Amino acid sequence: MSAGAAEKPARKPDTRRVLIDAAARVFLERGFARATTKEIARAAGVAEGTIYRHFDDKYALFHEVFLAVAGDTAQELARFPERAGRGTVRENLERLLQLLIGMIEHTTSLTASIWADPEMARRFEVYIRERMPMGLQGGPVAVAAAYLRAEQECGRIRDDVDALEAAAVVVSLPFASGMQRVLHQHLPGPGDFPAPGAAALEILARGLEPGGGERPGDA
Amino acid sequence: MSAGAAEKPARKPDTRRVLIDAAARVFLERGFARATTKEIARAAGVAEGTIYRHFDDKYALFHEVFLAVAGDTAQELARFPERAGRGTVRENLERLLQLLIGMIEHTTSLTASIWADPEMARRFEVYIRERMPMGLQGGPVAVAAAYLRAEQECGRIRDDVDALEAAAVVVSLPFASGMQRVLHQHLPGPGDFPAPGAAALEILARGLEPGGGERPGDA
Amino acid sequence: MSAGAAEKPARKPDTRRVLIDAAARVFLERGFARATTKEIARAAGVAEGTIYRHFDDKYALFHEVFLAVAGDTAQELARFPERAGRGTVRENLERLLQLLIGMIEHTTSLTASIWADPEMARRFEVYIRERMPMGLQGGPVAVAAAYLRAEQECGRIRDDVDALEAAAVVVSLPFASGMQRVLHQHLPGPGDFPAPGAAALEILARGLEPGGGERPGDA
Amino acid sequence: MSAGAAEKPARKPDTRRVLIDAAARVFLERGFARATTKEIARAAGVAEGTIYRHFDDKYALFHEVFLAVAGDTAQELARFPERAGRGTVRENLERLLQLLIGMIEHTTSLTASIWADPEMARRFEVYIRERMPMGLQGGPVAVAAAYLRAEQECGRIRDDVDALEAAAVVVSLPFASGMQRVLHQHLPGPGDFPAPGAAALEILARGLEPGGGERPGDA
DNA sequence: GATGAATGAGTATTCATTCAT
DNA sequence: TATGAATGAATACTCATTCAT
Repeated sequence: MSAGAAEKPARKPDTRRVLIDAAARVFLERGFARATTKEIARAAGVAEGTIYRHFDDKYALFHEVFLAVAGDTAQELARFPERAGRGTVRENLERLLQLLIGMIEHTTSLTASIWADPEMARRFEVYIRERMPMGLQGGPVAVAAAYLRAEQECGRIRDDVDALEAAAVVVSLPFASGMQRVLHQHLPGPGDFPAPGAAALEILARGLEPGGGERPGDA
Repeated sequence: MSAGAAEKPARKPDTRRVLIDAAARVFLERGFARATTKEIARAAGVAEGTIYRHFDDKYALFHEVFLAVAGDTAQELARFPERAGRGTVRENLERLLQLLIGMIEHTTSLTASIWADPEMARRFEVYIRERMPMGLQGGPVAVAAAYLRAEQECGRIRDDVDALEAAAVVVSLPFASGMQRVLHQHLPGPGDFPAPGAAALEILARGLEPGGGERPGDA
Repeated sequence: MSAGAAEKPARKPDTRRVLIDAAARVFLERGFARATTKEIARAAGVAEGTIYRHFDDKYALFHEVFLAVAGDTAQELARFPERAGRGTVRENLERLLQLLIGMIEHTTSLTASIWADPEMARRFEVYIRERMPMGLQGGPVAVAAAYLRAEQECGRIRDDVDALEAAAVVVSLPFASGMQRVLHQHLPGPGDFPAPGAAALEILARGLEPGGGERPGDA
Repeated sequence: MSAGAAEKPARKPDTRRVLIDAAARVFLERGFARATTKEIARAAGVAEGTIYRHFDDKYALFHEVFLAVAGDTAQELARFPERAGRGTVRENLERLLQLLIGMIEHTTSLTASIWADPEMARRFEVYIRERMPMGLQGGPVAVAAAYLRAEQECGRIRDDVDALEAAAVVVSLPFASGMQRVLHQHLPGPGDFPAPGAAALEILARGLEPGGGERPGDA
């Protein structure tokens, strides 16, 4: 961030960062419960005890990993509502779907570890509330709802549907698809979700376009 | 020893069933990884060793719990495509959403344990492939796609969208919402999904209705 | 032993005998410590609980197996000293070696289980003392010593060596060889003992023959 | 930190060695199967988990105990063939018997645990093959055979007997006696072997001395 | 800061034995 | 006699965490 001080040009090992990266890899391929501190330490090339110089416990390490992984896409997502009124609605929806899929693909493996363990979930909730960027506190649905509301004000999508509920429809698609792509295929639950393509976009866009008040499907 | 049917209304304890029920509770509130055989045995009111008279190991017990929990709704879901052409499309979609939410609410806590642990996922995949009812092998998306294709043949929904992709849109909604409702709230990931209500249904139905070829959202 | 009573011509299943045979097989291939009552019951084709109708515990079953296995050769061995003065000494020694090897081959696997477990040894000692045929109480060495003493009185072997010690020399040979043949090869301990052949017999016979007082090996 | 050798006479605890010694004691008095890791840890004055910092598992610990116990005498035994031609044959044989008895007395309790358990035997075989000192690979019989062959070339023992077979005769004596002395007395099997004394040596030496071709025992 | 040996509570699983039927 | 479900103490091994160096 600052110029000068070129005496140690990116030289310190930055053990903390090394540990987070290593832990991210291990959590990814083993899951939180099966990831051992020994394996993480080995992956980071440090001694086991070193972990505890930088993090209070295994949970704290996990939280840092989560923030590191989710951080980048989260920033872009938080600014998404500013797009309302620019470009076409269809283009924006498409970009939103992409963005969400990206974020979900990165975090789902970690998130699953949280879901799978109520005890962990409790700790995580407390921890994250204080550190999650404000714009994302409501989660992707809130972000999407904010965008849709803004478009409703522009008159570019129907205003007779609840923006929050509509946002849920929009977000659920990449959410389901993203999870499926990351998580081990052929598992029960969602089944084989294709990534949202032209057809999905078409359905969403048609369903959200203004005008055409008659109820369909009542034939 | 004696003939007659209703003479033993006080059924034998059926330890196996007792164990499955107890395990379902424990897996639900602790997650697979944190659920101990000791706790499951205590919850079932049997000795720890008894578990192993009925199940090969903790994994096998989990699998049985999953089948028991998923079984009921799974049956109804498998028969869903028969509804095509009957009632209104909107009614059918509504019922489908309900059905999926119910199933997902029941199984998600268990499914999360699978997702969170690649090792577990591998075992589960093998195990389930042989015991999952055939009609559900492709998962809910396949079921929904079958239904939509049948409606396309009836001419009750547009036939210029891919049924599979459309099915993904339909299923992802209750999937995301159902997970959210079950999983510990305020967690990262989906954010606050409202359950699919009138607005969601409206969007889906409008997006799927036949006719109206012009592209929306390009204003 | 008695004639008549042909109504049930060897018909009762004789569960006890079946169990002993099955247990013999299992103890042989698993060793006492690793042999489970479940496996024995399965091998015998009976329920696990049935074992305890016939034997007090796993130890008692083992003891019965041992007696059943050792019984046959033991009888013949007990009568061996009667041979003194008949045939040639060399022939008798050869027969003795054969006899011992046979017995040892049958019992060594079982005996090893006793040796390996001091607790078991204690129980076994008590149990066996009361049921071992009297002629064998001193073990094979005593039997061999009795034979050699008798031959000394016949003047057919030197009488300036202690019969007991000489017996030890004679018995140790098939003992070592027999163990080796049965026990898993290439293990530490004895190394590869060839079965006692012509050369071994030659050494023993020469070493025991009367006359030739000069000390060898002092060259 | 500092130069000089004898500055730290108070050696570090050397947990590994402490564990091996403690385990040797426990294996000796309980046998491998009954020796628990808990008891070994208590005997060593360390926590149970510490065992696994030093050894892969209970088997590996056993192997190390075996090597530690067998190691010393094994070294001397491996060099024994060099004695050929020096001293008298009788003296050498006597020393060989002593050496073997010593080694066997030390290792037999452990060896019994191997014999008693085929599964254990398999593991041990693999493990030991890579770590047993080369000179002892063939076991004591091979060593003794090497010595006898060398003496045959010196003309100090008869060359019309097979050295390997003669070696088996020589080794079997201390083998049987050594086992007997260690193993719990009055057990079936060898019976009461006296330790090889003057008489045994006499028989062996006379049986091996050169010259005297007539067949004895044919009277 | 870094190390890595030591810790010890915790875990799934086994297995000889019992006992109601 | 036979059964086999139930038992529960026992076991080897794991792993997050601590702390002296």
